[in-house]
Amino acid sequence: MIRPRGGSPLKHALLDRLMHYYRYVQMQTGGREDIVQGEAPVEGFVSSAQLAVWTHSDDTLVRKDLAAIGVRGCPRVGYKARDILRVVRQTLGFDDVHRAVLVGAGRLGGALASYGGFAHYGLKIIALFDSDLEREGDIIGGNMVQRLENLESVVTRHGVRLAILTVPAEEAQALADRLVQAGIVAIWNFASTRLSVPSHVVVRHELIFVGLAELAYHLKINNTPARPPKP
Amino acid sequence: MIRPRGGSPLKHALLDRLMHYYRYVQMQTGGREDIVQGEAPVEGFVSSAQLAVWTHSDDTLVRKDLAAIGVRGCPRVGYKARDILRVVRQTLGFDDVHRAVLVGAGRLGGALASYGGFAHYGLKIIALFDSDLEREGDIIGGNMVQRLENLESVVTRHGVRLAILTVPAEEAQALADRLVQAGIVAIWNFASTRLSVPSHVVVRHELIFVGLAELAYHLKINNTPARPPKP
DNA sequence: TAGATTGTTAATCGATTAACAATC
DNA sequence: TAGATTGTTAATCGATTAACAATC
Repeated sequence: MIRPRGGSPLKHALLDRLMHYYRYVQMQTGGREDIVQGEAPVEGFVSSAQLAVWTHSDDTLVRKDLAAIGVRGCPRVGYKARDILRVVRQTLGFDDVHRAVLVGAGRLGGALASYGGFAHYGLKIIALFDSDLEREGDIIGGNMVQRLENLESVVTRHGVRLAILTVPAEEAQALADRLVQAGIVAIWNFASTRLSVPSHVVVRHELIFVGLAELAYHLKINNTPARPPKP
Repeated sequence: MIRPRGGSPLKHALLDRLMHYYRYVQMQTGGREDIVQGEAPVEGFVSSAQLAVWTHSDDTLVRKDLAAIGVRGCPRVGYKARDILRVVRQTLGFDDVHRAVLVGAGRLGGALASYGGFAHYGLKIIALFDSDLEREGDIIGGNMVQRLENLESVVTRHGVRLAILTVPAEEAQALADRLVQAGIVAIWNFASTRLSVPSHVVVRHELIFVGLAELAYHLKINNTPARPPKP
């Protein structure tokens, strides 16, 4: 796990829930997904009960979570929407700028590279790489695809700490090794294979097939006719 | 939750772990990601300890999980690789064919539509839809993009039960409603918004930002110089 | 004040882990 | 047999929920 530094690090599940609270408050306050921080004045209050309904959990848990990151509510009215947004952003580091390199500018990589919504969360992709020289020079989301040779020099020169890995599974480990060697400490891994990395590096593995497993299982156990029995 | 039918349904976390066991055994037995079921003869054994190391969990948990889905091991040697693959496939329904429609043939939708690996898990995308008439007629992964008008007729005519939703957040709910109305009972939702659906419909929500939150948090609490302190 | 909500401590529940017997 | 592993019951741990006091 992540080494503590003045209090144990927040758990995965809690980070998940914080993200859901954040999204809900954002929506409630009329915030677009692409809202710029501090642009629209956010007023109003949100109660733990509302957040609990949204996240399909319990209001006590919501209050515990918010207390854990230091959001103070007001008895009788709830939590100030603006407070939730501010403290979650601060806790999760969305106000910092996280420069990232993206390796593997295929379809998925291209989709991520051209997605504008990440800026709101502090993610800024500054360079794209691909082993396919055919793609060299393509411009996606404002960045030009570079050849893999440049990987190390770009990472070290810009002090990049985060990498997005969208390459085929069999290339992933070798590229992860190169990235770590160059100074990367966080990898967002979309390749369907686990990576082994030194302990100071964190890998977030987006294993898309897991979602598929869940849906396939549901379809299997509910293998009923498409239309519900009762008219 | 999902309604039970002869024994309670398997939990989300268990399904996740099963998927990881499956992937590990697949790799160990030299299986490519695109291996066709039954093509390569799968021999050899895998122990619960190996699977525990791979999944960063406990060997007792692995044995419990495998017992839960009915895989029997052999004392002294472990579990037959072929058994694990077979039973997981059967449990998760990978051997059934799940026909799906994909709504939203943008970059992400296109990436999913053209990804060949899903066939191994029983997923077969049979139609693509997009509101943008510019995309009508484009061929992605062997399917032609159709206009949204056709959505209901395709779903009902082919008895499709699974839909992949890769549209902007603000369009997602309206499309989910149409899909459910047409007979869809499982939705793989890549839009960054929760969907409200009747209880007989299951939604798997791929909230990509959650992964980002975790990485951003890690970068924040480990805001140290890129190179480790000790040489 | 009365009422609605937060904040916090105690109880419960379930998942994980430990211990050890069973098996080949 | 001895040894390595599975299988299963009991213990532990942590997360969730319940209860209720505190607050405005």
